[in-house]
Amino acid sequence: MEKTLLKLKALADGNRLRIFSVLTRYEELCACQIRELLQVSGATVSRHLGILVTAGLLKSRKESRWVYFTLDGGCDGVDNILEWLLPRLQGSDPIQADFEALDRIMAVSKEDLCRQQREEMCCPQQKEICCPEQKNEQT
Amino acid sequence: MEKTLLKLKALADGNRLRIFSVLTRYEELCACQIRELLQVSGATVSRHLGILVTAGLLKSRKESRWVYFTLDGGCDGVDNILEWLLPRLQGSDPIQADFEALDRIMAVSKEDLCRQQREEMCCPQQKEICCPEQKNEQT
DNA sequence: TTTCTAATTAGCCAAACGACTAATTATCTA
DNA sequence: TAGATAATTAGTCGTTTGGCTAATTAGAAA
Repeated sequence: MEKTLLKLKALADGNRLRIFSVLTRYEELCACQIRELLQVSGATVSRHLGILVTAGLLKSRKESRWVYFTLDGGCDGVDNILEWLLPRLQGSDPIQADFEALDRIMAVSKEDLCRQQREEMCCPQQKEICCPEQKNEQT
Repeated sequence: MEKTLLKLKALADGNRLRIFSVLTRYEELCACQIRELLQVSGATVSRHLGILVTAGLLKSRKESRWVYFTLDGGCDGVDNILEWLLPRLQGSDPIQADFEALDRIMAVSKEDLCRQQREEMCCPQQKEICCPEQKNEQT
């Protein structure tokens, strides 16, 4: 029961359910890509991913400076709950929007994505002052 | 997604998962019986049951002074998630203990059960002072 | 009608949760 | 080796959650 409860708690949060659901479509995503989708701080996305990994729902793989996450399809993994979740999530508007947003994110290289995230972080409230040249770059 | 999230949040609590799980075995239980199982106040059990009903996981039926709860097996109900949950819960020790405890609870009439709960409430810390005659009745 | 009672709602409090920034760790590269 | 960088951990803060008691509601029975 404790393990089951851990999985349910892990999925009982909007952001984590979004992470879980996009991973049914993209198979493997980098922390910085998920961060971009959720529009939260790096620390926040890291904690959410940690909770999903601890619950046994995701696996992570480190490659150079990046960490990649996939669904954990092991015997105690996600296969069966997916049968319940997938039909409910696929038709949902916010999830569809996530899929489309992720298509755009995946079209950008991780290097560019992370550079952009760094620049956004440097002075969130006054981008026009400290980084005037990037001001209108986000199409 | 919102409805799915509501169901996940409803099940992501130990006491509510216990309620859900015993209802796979007993089909229909009264609020006071569930209260006895969880050993919480009436207000607490009522709120947990309300959350499960709001999420669409349980249905309730009022009969005279008692309210009975069952799993909501409707088309948007619990059928599919049960396939995921049941095998995980059935083998679990605390759930087995709940089944046995509930056997004992069901052996008592609701009238006796509720009277006992009322008496326990009257002076939780000092039963031997205010209700000496019930002191050793709990076998 | 009045009284009793099972359940719910209101209001309160401590603990848990989710977000952030700052500091740290691990890894690449100049 | 020193500097840069993606991710994680530590620490803080406001919100939510889960428990309680007290008050209220709905239904039975005297």
